[in-house]
Amino acid sequence: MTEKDDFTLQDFLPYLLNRAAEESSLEFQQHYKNRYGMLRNEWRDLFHLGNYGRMTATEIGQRAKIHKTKISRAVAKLAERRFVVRNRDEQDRRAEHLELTPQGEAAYRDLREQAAIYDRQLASRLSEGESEALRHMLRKLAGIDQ
Amino acid sequence: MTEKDDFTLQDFLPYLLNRAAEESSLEFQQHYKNRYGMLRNEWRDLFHLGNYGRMTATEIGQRAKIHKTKISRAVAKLAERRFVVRNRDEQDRRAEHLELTPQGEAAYRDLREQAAIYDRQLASRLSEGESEALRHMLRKLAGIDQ
DNA sequence: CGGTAATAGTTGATTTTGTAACTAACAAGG
DNA sequence: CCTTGTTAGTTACAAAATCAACTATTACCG
Repeated sequence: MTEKDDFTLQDFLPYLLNRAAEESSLEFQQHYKNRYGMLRNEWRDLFHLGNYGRMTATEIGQRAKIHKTKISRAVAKLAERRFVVRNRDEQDRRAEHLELTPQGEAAYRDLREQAAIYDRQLASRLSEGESEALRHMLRKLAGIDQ
Repeated sequence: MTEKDDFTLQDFLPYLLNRAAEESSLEFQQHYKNRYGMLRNEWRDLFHLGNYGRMTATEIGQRAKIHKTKISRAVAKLAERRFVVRNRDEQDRRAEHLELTPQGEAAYRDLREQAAIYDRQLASRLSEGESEALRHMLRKLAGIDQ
């Protein structure tokens, strides 16, 4: 039994991933929370709709790996606050196409700008070139095809 | 206004960090959940106590950046299941020193082994050398000094 | 000392999440 | 058609996170 006991908590990838994710989420949430009173799932849905355009709740769920109940509730909030409109599909009346209202678009553009700024700020903590490598690795770990 | 609008959701570091963190957490939780019926915060506290030895709830909170109410409840569970013993500090009777019982130690060693295995498995999705760079970057982003 | 502030940890109320069950609409095979 | 199965989305209930208030103890300072 070779002493391969040099494995420690501070090296554990899930731990480090969670710490980094939590840290950055908390820092960034002030933007959508303070400025628009949104919750994380609302912000995520908004960002997906702004990014990909008109899509259904199920499609958001698949792309973002968010559970459908979270999406259902987040979309309800977004619709209530007139950031999103819902349009029933006339071919398949179970499905609902979601898209941003002008107001939702405005919030999206604003928040995307904040996100870009915050992203640069985060990346600046890393050395040149590292951040692209990081994104690449995270996509692999998250199982994001692309 | 140069079209610097190539910033997209799939590039946003907090998003990628969260996706990767969530993915790995969910995969790993089966170990502490199935084998010991622990919750994430219990596993985290256990891992900290195993890793650093005797410490107080406040110290765990500072190191792990876990809120004290989460720790309080997690430690209560761990103590109840005899994974942890609590010892009041006689100098400062507010504080409580926590440490693993032999049973807690056993669980810790087992789970640490599983963690090491899972960590290698995760790292194997990355190319050689990448994983060390990743850990280094995550520590920087998480604000973990070391 | 005596009073006010600070700290360790717990508890309770509220919000959010997770899980399962549900409704409504469509699909496919007899 | 009509039964059975599947899919989109919602709702209900249980579990967990968050936030504030609380107890007990110690520290600070006039």
